[in-house]
Amino acid sequence: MELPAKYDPALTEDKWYAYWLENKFFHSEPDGREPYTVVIPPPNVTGILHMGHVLNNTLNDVLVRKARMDGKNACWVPGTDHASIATENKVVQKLAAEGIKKEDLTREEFLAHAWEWKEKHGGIILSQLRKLGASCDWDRTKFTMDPDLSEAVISTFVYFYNKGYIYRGVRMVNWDPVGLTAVSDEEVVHKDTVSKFYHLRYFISDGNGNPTDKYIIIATTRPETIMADAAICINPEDERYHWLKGKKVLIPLINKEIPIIEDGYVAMDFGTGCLKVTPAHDVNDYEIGIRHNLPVLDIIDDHGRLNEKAQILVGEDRFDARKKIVAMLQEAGNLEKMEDYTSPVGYSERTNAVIEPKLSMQWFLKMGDLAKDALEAVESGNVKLIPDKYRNTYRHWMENVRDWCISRQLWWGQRIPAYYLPDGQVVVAENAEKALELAQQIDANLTAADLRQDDDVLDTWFSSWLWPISVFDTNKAGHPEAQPNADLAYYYPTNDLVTGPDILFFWVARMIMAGNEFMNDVPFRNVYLTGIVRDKLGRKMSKTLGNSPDPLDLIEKYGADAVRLGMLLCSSAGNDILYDESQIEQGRNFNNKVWNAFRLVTGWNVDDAAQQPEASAVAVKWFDAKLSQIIETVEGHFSKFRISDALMAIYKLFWDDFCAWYLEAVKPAYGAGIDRATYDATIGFFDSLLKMIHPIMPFITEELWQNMAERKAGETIMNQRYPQAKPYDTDFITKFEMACEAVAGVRNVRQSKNISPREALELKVKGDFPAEVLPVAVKLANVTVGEAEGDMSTAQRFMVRTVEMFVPMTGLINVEEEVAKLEAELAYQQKFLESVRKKLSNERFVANAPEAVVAVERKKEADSLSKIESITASLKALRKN
RNA sequence: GGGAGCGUAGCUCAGUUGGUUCAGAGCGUCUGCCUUACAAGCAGAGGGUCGGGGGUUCGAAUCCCUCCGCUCCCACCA
Repeated sequence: MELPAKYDPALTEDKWYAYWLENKFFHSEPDGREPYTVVIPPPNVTGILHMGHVLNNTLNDVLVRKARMDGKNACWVPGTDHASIATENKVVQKLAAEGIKKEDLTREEFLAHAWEWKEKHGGIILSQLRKLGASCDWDRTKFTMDPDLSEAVISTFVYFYNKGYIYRGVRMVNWDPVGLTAVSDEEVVHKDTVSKFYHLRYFISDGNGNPTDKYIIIATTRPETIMADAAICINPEDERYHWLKGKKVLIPLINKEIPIIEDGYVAMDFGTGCLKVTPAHDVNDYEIGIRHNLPVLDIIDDHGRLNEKAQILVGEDRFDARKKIVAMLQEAGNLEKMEDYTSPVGYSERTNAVIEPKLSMQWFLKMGDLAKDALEAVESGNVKLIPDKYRNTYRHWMENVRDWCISRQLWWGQRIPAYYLPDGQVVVAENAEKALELAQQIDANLTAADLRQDDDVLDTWFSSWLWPISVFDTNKAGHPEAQPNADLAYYYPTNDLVTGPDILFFWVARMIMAGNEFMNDVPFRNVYLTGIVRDKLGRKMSKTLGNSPDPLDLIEKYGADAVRLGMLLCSSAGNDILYDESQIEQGRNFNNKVWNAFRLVTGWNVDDAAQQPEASAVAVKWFDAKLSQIIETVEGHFSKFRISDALMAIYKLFWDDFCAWYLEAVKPAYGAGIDRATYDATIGFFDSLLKMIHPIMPFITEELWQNMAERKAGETIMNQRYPQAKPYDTDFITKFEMACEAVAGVRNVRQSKNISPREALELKVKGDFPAEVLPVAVKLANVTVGEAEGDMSTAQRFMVRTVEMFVPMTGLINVEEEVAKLEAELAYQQKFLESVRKKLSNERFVANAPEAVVAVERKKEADSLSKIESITASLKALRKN
């Protein structure tokens, strides 16, 4: 078979992925083997593949494929997340484009549209993952709103409600005026935002609602909320304002009288020391309001517009109202001044709308006990975070966690199973029938028609926190007492979770909580936290910047293997990834290297009559040892999740050791056959190398492995055992390295003297050089080897460790140049010797340093002395000429 | 405001318990090569006061202090 000189991934990738699927190689069922389980961090069902997914899923796939080749029963469960807000937004937008308003639809009609959208456009990302080579068990694909997964969510709600952890109450929540829903604290992103600090005059009331000529100044960033002010607050210690005690002031424009109150919360050194208290529109103000029993006046509606309670500017958007009221205040003489001011403002993670603190009735889950156990799981090491610097962050969060607002004012999601009786009492049950039973215990006359189910749905994370349980067993979540089914018993806990640190709290911590609660065990042993993929300037990838390449374009251009390798090259755990296309080129180049090595090896003709050359025998012995050494290294890296280090070790083993040294050493002369022993050894090595590379580059390795020998139907590299290290001879590896250094020395001589590699040279050795590896040097350096005798002063000299080597020159050498070179070397050695001796003559060093360290210094001294001796001798000889 | 982390070659990063000739790797750069697997390649070379300063130690990239620069997380001073 004639192979092209360049590897074309387009010809192989789809073919082998289809083959893997046909043979169900990714599918896992419980059996007697040790399981290796991973659940995918479910991407949004609306999502499309971006570079972050590529990084994440490549890492995941490497771990899964490696485990599978280690003989474990690997199971990687894929799926998607229903992503309430994101999906509902998408559907609302799509309907709007068709002229349909959500308000005009019933809940059922809207959900029908949403499901239709999901079936048609959802889950694209899963097919994209196949292009990447992800070895997910697609038969197990799950969706967080699959009916049975939804049931698990509902059971979980009922469970926690009955346990007393879930409560309903009016609280100040983060309101998203675009998404029209409350969001949790974690879904609010604080960004420094430039705004104005407005200094407003509030005139003192004469007691009858009329202004006096005295006024105070308050500073605010939100003048549009003054109509909702309930008081002005000063610090009781603040002597500047003692005269205000007991007085009342008038809200500008509407002349409403409000009291002066005192509270230690107010900072005397910030702003003017006077704080306007607006309980409905600020969390702190709300709390002050509770302490002082202030009325709550909510003047902003769900869309962020002023409502009729504001009296003025009714119907205006809050930001428009701000501009207008400032003009009105100025007109009225209430604006003292305004200045630029930068302060953190909360934005909705999903819609980027400025969050409005808003009082509303919501459902909450108490986090106290759950968080305590989840913290313990990480502190005790039951769950390991990689890198472990995240433990601090995790601890801080768990120790300061607030109750989780789990209700969302949306339709797309699991509807809260709370049912209201006509009198306002509430019952919670898995379904309407059970709810009715409960309701009838309160009032036997009630019928189904009397119950009204809560309109809200649950936070999406309230379903994804069950993911490692519910993908296997939908009955166990919400039922800690239930027996796990066979799948859950076998696969849980999962082994590793690969995800981003941005969802450490959203998701990881909460999965640990759910695991503790329902399984009495953690959901995973290791959490590998990837960095964020940035462009090479360190900027986050974003649509607006246009710096985010489409992974599918890259796969088409370079192949999935190249993309995978390119991503892994720069991905040390926990660090951000600075992505650059050149890394993917490097991946492609490596593909090509592997491809061409394969072309070389499989192009050889075996000559059974041929004897194995000495050089080949040496190379085989060496590479056999080297292979084991690197396998050991790679296993070490894998055990510490140092994937990019493992990759680099394999990369260098293949490129430098196998191609540059081994293959060159065993390569038969042009046209000649290769002996059987060397050929078989080489094929064996190649086989091992392909297996080592396979988790990283699955496609090309399958292609080559399949072509390397006759394979039976249903055979695949992905189910072969990963190579195992055997005991190996490190001394021999060192000896071979010396041969390589000798070759490099000769090549240097050729380069500096402009001598063609074809021209044979002599190599004279003076000193103790391991003779057994010399055949390799002879072949690769194209030299004949002999002992150095007599005057070597006209030869080119170099050293391999402490062995002197000479390449005699036919022409005269430049004596001055050689002398200068030697003198420089001598000077370096002398300086080095001096420093070593200084160390050795230091009694405290000899007394305190470990024996081994001192021995090394003595060896250095001896080596250095021997080098100085030979340099001096060479110099002497040279100078005679 | 609180917390965490980072700063090592032109770039991206390793460097474990302070101790092998420890100052490294990959990429890039430079030089020479179309050598019959591969120019997406081969052979070779150069390149860093380990952010600055101070300290501990026989010994510091590594530990401590301090200064400078950067990043991230958390946070209710309007």
